[in-house]
Amino acid sequence: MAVKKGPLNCLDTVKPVRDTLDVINGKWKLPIIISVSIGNDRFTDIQESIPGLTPKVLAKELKELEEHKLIKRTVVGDYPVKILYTAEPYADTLTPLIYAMKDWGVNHRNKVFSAE
Amino acid sequence: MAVKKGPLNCLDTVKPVRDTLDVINGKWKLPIIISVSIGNDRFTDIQESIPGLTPKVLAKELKELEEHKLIKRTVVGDYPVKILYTAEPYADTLTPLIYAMKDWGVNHRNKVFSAE
DNA sequence: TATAGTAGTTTCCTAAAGGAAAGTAAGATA
DNA sequence: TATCTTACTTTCCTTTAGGAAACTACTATA
Repeated sequence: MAVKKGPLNCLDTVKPVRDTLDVINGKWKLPIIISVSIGNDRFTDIQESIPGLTPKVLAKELKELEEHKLIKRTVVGDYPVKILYTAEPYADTLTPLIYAMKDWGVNHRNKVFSAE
Repeated sequence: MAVKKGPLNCLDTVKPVRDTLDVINGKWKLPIIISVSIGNDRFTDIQESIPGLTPKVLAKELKELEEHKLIKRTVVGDYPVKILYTAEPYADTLTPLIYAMKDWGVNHRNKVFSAE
């Protein structure tokens, strides 16, 4: 008789990948982390370093990145106050991921370009 | 006089990362690639291997992954026909990315868990 | 004949993401 | 005094993602 075979189990990989996606989802979080990590610490500089990023979206994303302990918001000085955004050490753990994404993107663009 | 400093340039990294995100965006694409790569080649098996994945979403994502040359859809046999989904060799280039995501997710879960 | 499996499609709906534009409150600068 | 800069917020709107449920057409099996 035919044996009903269940699907192969891939949850060992799928679950942690989904945990990661829950943190860095969307178009903007990784670009913002990259920009801040490279040294852009002012709201306006971060915004201007990433084409298409609007202040509304940036403010929302920065709040979420703060909650995940990836970015730190610091108020500096008295009058005038400065707001500085800096990358937490924990954000450095994303470096291998960011480079894997960068490398794949570079390769993919070459592939698509040469295919035309 | 005060010199207006422009933001530091991070486009060399941000642009390719965004190219990558355009291909593997959303909750489901990487999980589907993982499931197919591991050997789940039937529609129903892929669906059942990923909790929460509905047939409508799976059908749509598979079409997009086909367009990006990551997954191949093959019709096998005459009557009854079988539909097989397999990973293209190009999907293997995502392996470093998938492992970077898996590793980060495992570590993140440990961090969150131990922090409670 | 009835039920189950395969590979989806269709409809309806909600929530979240994202974008455009303008506004705001503070101090700084000309 | 008027304009500029900074760091946002607010409103309005559209698009996309995603989920629930039912349905379809075909074959297989009990």
